[in-house]
Amino acid sequence: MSINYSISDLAAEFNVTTRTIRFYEEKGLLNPAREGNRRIYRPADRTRLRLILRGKRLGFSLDESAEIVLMYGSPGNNRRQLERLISRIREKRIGLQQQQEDLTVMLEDLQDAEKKCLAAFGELGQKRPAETGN
Amino acid sequence: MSINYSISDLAAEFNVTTRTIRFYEEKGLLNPAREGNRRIYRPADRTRLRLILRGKRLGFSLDESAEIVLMYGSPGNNRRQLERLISRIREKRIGLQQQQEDLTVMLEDLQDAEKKCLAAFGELGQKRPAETGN
DNA sequence: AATATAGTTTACGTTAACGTAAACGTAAGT
DNA sequence: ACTTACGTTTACGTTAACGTAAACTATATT
Repeated sequence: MSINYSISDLAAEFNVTTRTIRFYEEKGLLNPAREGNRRIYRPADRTRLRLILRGKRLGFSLDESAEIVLMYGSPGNNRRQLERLISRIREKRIGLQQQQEDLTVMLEDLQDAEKKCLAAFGELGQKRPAETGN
Repeated sequence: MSINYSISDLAAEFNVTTRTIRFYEEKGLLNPAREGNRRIYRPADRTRLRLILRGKRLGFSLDESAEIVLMYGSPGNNRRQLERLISRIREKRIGLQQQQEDLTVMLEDLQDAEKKCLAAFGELGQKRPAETGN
């Protein structure tokens, strides 16, 4: 009831299992504090988890997500590191923009497919499902 | 040099291995004609492959992609099938719209991350990578 | 005829991302 | 003291999506 969360708090909130959260820790994606033996998650950990899951929804691997998570932290101070980081960021952006295109196209196609379906219903001449807002 | 393609034509064009293409066939996602023993791909097969790969880039499983591919074909004629199809399409759309949100947010975040990096460069006071158009 | 090039089937190997289960600890409620 | 709820570590199992290799066929080129 404070600023912190238990493992099952997070599991419930993000609809994943505790196993998943521990697995992410094994992979080094999370680093919760400990209170004795128990894991205790600070808001920052929660944010990291949200980023990881967002990455997943976008089709990134956990390693890729890890990289992204790192990008949000302090950029570090090594010049070489920074350069690598920037080019990775730009690569990611290219990929994401490709995804945006894919998405647009696919949404249009689905629109078409649905219209075809509704038309087919029309020929059956019966009560048909409601139209979609978009 | 006609309207058709060999397996390695497609492999080259879409930058996948022939193994991958045969694998998709095993899964029932492709059904090329045969000329003797050899697979021979018509334009329709090529389109299907493109759809599958687009699905992949969007993080769909092959089975999901298969479903999508089916949606583009003839909607069939069975009423029950049509209804199932329409609701699947709508579900997909929900998912894709969620992805669009995720994408937007992540692109903004990457923007921020890059700025941070560039700022860090500023403090190193050296030749820094060029700014990005967007 | 021999080599090269593209194709075929069959089958075992691999990696990522968890699931599932065993065996145990701890703190709260009855 | 017993049960219930929540947590822990360790370890083996599983599924998807191919990779890799073996053993073979067919066509074309040198």
